[in-house]
Amino acid sequence: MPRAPNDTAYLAKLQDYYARWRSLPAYGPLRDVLGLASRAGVAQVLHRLRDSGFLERTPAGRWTPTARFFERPLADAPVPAGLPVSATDSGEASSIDAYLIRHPSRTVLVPVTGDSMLDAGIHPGDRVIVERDAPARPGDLVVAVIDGELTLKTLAVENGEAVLRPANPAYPVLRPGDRLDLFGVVVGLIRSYRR
Amino acid sequence: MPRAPNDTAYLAKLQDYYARWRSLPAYGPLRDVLGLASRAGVAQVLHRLRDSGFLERTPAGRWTPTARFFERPLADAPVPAGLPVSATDSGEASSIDAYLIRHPSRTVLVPVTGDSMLDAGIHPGDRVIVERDAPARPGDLVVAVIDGELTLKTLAVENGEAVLRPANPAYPVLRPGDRLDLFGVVVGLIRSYRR
DNA sequence: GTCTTTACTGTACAAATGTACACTAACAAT
DNA sequence: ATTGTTAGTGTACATTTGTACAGTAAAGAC
Repeated sequence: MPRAPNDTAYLAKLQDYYARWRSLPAYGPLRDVLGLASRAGVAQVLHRLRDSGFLERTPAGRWTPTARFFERPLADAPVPAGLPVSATDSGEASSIDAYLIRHPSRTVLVPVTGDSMLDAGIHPGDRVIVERDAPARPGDLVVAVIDGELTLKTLAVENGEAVLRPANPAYPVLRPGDRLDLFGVVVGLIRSYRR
Repeated sequence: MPRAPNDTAYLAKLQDYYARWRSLPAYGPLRDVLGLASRAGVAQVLHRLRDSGFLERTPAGRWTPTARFFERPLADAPVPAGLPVSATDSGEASSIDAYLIRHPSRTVLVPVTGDSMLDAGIHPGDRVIVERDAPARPGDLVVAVIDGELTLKTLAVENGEAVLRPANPAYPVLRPGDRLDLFGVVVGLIRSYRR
């Protein structure tokens, strides 16, 4: 029989299935997903992927992905003349959640509306990742509460007074004085180009 | 027996379990998780949660969360008085990875260098999420291989010929002719403001 | 009170599950 | 050629699974 320890391909199939269904099937259906002919073969694949750190068991005995399962490959940016070969995959990998979110319980996503931060590369429809109760320093992007609404601005200091500066010069600089109510500090941004 | 259709509490237990293990157990273990005494009771709870739109079945027959399963209650974060409810973002997916990445095995992160796409809100240091071997249509952001380097451009058609258009007008429009080598299509973008 | 409904229990059972074991084909090294 | 290793197959079996069905306790309606 074929001697191909192609666990990378098996892992890819599991990742795609899990991305679609947020769940891993039993050995029976998994046999078809992986393209094997026996459930015993499925068991061997799963045990190998556990030994590689991609899967683990729940206390209930079911297979479940580990953090490593969700890591995404990172392509090298400027690819040398060698070409698309090295462009495929490079060693580094990271999970987007782990990359952007440090304190999950204090972190929320806020949809962006309006174009006041367009010059800062923040578009309507983007979602900014906001860490609440984080210390804000001048120059930070912050979400402030102005008149009961969330507003995205850059925190700055003028004459010892905290002010909120929009990236779009068509909007005015806000000087809330000591009534500055910060919702949180922007630590990241995500954008989807689909649809 | 207690007449308490407290599916909210059951849902919370499932959410906690799933957040911890990224998987739902079988009826047997679920009996203990939900605090019930029979698997038949578990079945009734799950069917009710499916009718409410919180769960569904995989093609393999397993229970799995729906998008609604991951919605956050509005009172989740202590929001200052008078704040618009829409600020706290309901209906968010469990993870950013799940929100942005649909085909994990074909998806790669590419760091952005250079400022040719600055006017499209794509900064140096950002990372674009690229789906390889996806069909590209005019207007799509694409990563192309030009002279052995990855280049981020907008795909367009001029006189029936595919061209690559930078967002920054200081850069030229590329006309690779039929030697157009696409690395993939940009489906998302992430940016970290830390450090 | 007497119905009716509801949320669960307990039992039963065919079907599916996970795993152990022996077996086999393909490859590598000597 | 022989040997050893590897990645899978096929079979067998005890256990577990999901579900159907009858039964029961609690609450509301009348």
